[in-house]
Amino acid sequence: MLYWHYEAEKNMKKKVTFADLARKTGFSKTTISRYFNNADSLSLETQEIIRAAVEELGYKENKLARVLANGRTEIIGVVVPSLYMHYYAYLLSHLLQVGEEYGYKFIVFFSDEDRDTEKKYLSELMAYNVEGLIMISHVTPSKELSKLNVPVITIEREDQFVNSVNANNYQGGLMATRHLVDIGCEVLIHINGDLLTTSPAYGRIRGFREIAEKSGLESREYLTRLGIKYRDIRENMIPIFEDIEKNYSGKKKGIFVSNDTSANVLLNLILQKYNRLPDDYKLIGFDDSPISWEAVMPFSTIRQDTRAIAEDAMEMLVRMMDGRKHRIPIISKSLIHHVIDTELIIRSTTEKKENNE
Amino acid sequence: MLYWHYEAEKNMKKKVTFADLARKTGFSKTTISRYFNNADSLSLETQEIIRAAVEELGYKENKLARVLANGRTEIIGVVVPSLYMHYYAYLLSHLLQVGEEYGYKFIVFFSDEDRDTEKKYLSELMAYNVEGLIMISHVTPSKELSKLNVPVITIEREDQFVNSVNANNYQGGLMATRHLVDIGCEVLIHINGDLLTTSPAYGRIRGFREIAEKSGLESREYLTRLGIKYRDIRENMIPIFEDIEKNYSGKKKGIFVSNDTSANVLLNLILQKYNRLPDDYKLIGFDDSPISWEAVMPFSTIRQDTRAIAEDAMEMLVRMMDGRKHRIPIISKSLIHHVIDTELIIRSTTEKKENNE
DNA sequence: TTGTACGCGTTATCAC
DNA sequence: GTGATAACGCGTACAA
Repeated sequence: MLYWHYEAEKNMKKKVTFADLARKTGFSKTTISRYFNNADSLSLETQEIIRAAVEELGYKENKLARVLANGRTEIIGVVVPSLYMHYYAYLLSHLLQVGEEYGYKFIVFFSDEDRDTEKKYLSELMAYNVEGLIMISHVTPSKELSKLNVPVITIEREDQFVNSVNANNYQGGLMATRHLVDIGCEVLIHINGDLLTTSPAYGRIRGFREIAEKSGLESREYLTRLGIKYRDIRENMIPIFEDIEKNYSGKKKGIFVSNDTSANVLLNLILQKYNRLPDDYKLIGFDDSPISWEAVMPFSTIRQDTRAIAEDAMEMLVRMMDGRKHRIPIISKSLIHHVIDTELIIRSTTEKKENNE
Repeated sequence: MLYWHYEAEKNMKKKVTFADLARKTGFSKTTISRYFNNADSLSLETQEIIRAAVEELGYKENKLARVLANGRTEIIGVVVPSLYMHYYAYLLSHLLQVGEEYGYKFIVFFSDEDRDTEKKYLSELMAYNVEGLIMISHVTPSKELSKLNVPVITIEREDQFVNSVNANNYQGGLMATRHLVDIGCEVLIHINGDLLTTSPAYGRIRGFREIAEKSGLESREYLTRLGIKYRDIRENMIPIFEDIEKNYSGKKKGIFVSNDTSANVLLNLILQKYNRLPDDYKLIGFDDSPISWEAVMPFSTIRQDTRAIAEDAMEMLVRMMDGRKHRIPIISKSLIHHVIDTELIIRSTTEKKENNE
């Protein structure tokens, strides 16, 4: 019941510390510390002596001790809903990439779950003295996050009481819908979940609604929970598809679906029924997830620039964390909500064929 | 240039420590410590007094100080290649989930990169005194990992000198190929990267080869680097597809593709050319990635049980970490390589239509 | 059941 | 340039 193989048992010896280096070189621990934090303040000779000792003894830095002494963990906490939605996977991946460039490490939690579990995660993070927090999960209200006494940034979730970075969902909704109008659709249809108006993604609905009204065209919203798993989404999409088939047959339909995963489900239903995309179906998704271009028929979508979102979030968080280090923390009383532009990506599902400009 | 909003500035006061609790209650710091680690050793009365003080002062535990004193960080380091391949995203997600059940937290690094960068990540992790390491990234040779003086588990990568958990790739290769034989294919084709024989995934090639030889059927291997991005894979897949079209037209082809992302690319090429899957094309992928069932035509594949892999890896790692805590670390000199079964998933791309049993 | 004293490995402060 | 010493917050012998 004991399973640890490793190369050299002799490595098991205790770790080398500043004290060891001090003893070896004849300098004090203070000088050793300076060697690592402010080498220039030492004579070249001294530096060389210590360098040699570090190498010979095989010293490895101990961040924990440093943290206890100076308080800087260089750790950021992240709570993500899950990686089942590609969007989150990309976002996380970019966040870590950018964060590492700033020299931060990340303790990551996944939390699809209830508020209590997430609360536990949050206090764990606080116990490790994380310097900042990035919240993508949406189960904990921003009001509570704001009480956490640590810099917090949220991304694409309710953000009433905290700083945040979000995609310009409204703009995306406008662009998607306007595009459907532009290519000559006669009926505008929007499929989305039953979102709260405080959710940033609700902007997609507002955008759709605004253009739909302005256009004067017939329009329809299907706002009902679709789910996040393929099966569930399919289950819920079938009746919607049937309803569309029944009520809008013959008319040129422009359908804007809330996200690419769901858009792909609908596209599959259409293709499986007709074996091709009929001319009276125009489809656009949201996110620019891989599925939008990996499908047999790559479909139009609104691109979220996750890289830009990650960069913006990190930059903002770093400022907040830096501000905190001053003797008197610099604090902005006004909240900051950054909004990152989206982009219209036109693919084969919304190309106009028989229409002229 | 100062961006930190938070609810209550008064929270900014210094953190409550054991010393504060001791002062407040009149007990010693030791007693406070016992309250958290071994409450039963205190009188109920004492417990209650301390509990009240904890609540009143709003004490929050400080793991870092505890770690410095007792050495247990409860942190595991993970290095993942990227989240661009769904497989890794799922694996990571399961690892964190299982690890949290054991009470561990994870510092996560993504590393597509060179060995030097990864080396830096590894020493960062060591500097934080992580208790264990899970390596999924494959750029650092296992020989080096074994020298790290910390329990290490690798997953689906070269593992000559460390303990590991892998899917039964060989079994998967056998099953996929045998299935193609069973449904009456006349030519067996395998598409894969130019893998090293030390890579666990090479087992897929071995499995294919074995059945191909036994069957006596005509067979062909396309072993060349495909890439991990859709575009690249498509670029590389086109000539292969053309070659297959040219050389094996008219014959019933059973094609086993190394992973679902690539299989989907090939399926798209076929569907885009024929607008349906011709009867003489039988296709099977590997991994059971979402794309395998989210495609218009869900395709057959070999399922990797990432949940089981994650559980097994964590269980093994926990044992190694526990063994290490004994006064004399318990160490197994023999390496352990666990292998997790795979499963054949039959979908529409390998159904036999015109054949009888 | 409770307390004393020291250690964990580094940084900060002040002195020389 | 360099050093002594006191933190940092908690765990743990050992003692009472």
